[in-house]
Amino acid sequence: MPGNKITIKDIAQKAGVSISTVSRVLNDKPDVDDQTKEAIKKVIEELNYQPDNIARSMVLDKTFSIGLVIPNITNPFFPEVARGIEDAAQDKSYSVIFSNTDSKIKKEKEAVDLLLQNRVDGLILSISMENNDIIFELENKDFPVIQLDRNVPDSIYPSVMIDNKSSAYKATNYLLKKGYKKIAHISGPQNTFPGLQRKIGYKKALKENNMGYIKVCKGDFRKKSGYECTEKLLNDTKSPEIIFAANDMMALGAYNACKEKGYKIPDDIAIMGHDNIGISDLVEPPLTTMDQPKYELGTIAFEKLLKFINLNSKNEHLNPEQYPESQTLFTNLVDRESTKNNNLRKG
Amino acid sequence: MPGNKITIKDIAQKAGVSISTVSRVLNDKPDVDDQTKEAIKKVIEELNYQPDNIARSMVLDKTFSIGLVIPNITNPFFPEVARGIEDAAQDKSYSVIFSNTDSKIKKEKEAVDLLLQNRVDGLILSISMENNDIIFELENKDFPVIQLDRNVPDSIYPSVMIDNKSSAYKATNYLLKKGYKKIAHISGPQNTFPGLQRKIGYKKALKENNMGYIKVCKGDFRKKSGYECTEKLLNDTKSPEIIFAANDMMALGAYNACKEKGYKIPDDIAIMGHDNIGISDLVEPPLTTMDQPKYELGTIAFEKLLKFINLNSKNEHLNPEQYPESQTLFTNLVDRESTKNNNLRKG
DNA sequence: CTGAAAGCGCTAACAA
DNA sequence: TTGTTAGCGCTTTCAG
Repeated sequence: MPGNKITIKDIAQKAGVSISTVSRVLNDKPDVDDQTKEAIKKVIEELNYQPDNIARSMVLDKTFSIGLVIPNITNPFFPEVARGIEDAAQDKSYSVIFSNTDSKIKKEKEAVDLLLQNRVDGLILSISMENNDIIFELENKDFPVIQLDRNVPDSIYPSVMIDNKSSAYKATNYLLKKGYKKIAHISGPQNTFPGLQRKIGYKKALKENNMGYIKVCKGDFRKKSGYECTEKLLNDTKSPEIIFAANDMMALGAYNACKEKGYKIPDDIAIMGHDNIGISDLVEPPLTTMDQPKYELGTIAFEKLLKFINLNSKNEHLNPEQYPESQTLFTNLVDRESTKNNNLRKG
Repeated sequence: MPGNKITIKDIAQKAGVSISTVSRVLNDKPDVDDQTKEAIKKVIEELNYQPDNIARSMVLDKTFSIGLVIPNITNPFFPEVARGIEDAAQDKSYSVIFSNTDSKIKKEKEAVDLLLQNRVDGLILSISMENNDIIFELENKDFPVIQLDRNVPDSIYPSVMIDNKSSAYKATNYLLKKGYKKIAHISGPQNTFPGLQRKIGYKKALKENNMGYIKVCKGDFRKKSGYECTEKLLNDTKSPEIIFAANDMMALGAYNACKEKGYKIPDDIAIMGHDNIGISDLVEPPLTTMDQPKYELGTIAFEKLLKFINLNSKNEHLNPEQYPESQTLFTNLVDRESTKNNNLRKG
């Protein structure tokens, strides 16, 4: 394999022109004679020449690649987002380099550093709230960044996410309207934006309705924590009628706990989740949840990043006001069996 | 942001040495005076210098990145594989660029071309069996490739996958031992390696046991096809006692069909899947399936690719015998509720 | 309309 | 132990 790479030089030679002329036709520049253009194109075909993006990047100072930094592609929320990003990127001939960080600050830093060394044109970041350093360093350079799903407080970078607070607020209100009075919440980790905001939305709805019963168990977005919280909640003297989990994975953990303890869902205890991951309509009973537009989150994030990138190359110094705007998407309630409370209606 | 990039030149200047000396300390080369080395390191720190991998790639003819081409990251099988790959890659400071193809030949070609133009050091490919062109072109160049999960017939590239045939064979035998006599199969698409092989394994087991009942419905690995096949199978005059689906998604489609028709699983009809995707123990009843070591598939694929890459840079011409060896991983039966046939035991 | 040449940031001979 | 220099493959002035 080594040594047999076909370069612009080879094709220039074979076509009997200079490399600059070849470069011109490669980049569809004007001012090339039709005859020579055709001849060159033919040689390109014949030799099956593929331009070298690394060399182009070198001179253009642009790699046509972006970095995607997420906690864990194995978390069912992210594949759909990633697919949205990659589809949008592919459409513009952009490459996406992805890395998993498990929300560990150290890994986040390393991932971003490596991406930067690889000179990605921009970054889509879903990192912990504590990780200010990274963000602020990037901001100093006006480096194109879009925050996804989560965001770092005080960062001026645009973010693309759902309105977590109002989503949880909507969810809680819906449960209230259904007649539930004792609604407990299994929260997400409080150092993540969605975890924090959803809890706030939950509380807001209860307070506005003057509900006395407010109970939060701290989870971490993983199934196990949903399981454990549910065990606690069920053992409590004042156990809830329904558990609203901050995400579907924890709701499924709750399912397991209920099954083990012999509680029937939704008759003995109802459950609601958040995110509408693929599994949620496959479990028994199907889970009521708030649907997040995951794929769109991804495509929109990429489009904004691209705008940012192009903007960036034109100007010397950027004003945060010139950054693309943040965008908030809305969630939709997906009403399924897990909150069908027959008892309440009867009672 | 433009123009403020710190280069090796800047740090050479500030340290009062030549760029080659800086390069030496950057790459941990010997023969640098300890004093100057320290001084240079200090400047590197101060200026927060990050080496430019694009420039390095240019001269080293190595990008320290690989390409991952898969059908769809949204298919629950792939995130775990991808995570395995990325973890292994991260460990060696390699970047992974991924792209989705939906198993479309055109997209597969485009993805590989783009990756090649980006000069990835190697490729992990999960593409359709029909796509010979790509593979053979790559083979001509001895370009490092590992085939994952699927493979292209006649390709000499190493593959990392499970033994699909024997896995389906084991599964079917297990059902036979349980006392099931009428076992139907919902197959995967027959132009994919796993789809084809699993069907063969299923048939082999039945034939070896002289079973008269052999029934295959063609699916495409997606939930909907599992649903449709199940509808057909249940309506059949000779309906099966159990349906063995070639993957879990189709098995879940079968669940839906059964529920709609009022068939109880496993009492009225039993169901078995393949892959053990995350959902499979969350559905009701939990699904009996063959567990694939997805994460390991990923890590092993990367390790083999890395070996290939390093091998490749040393030799001029490679012999296929020098390629890393293919590896077959084994699946494990995960026995859950969906195949608990009480009727058979009683009868 | 076309070619020559500089240069992107870095590494690796080769000299000193 | 260190510096000078060529060159990786390409784009882009600047001349012709």
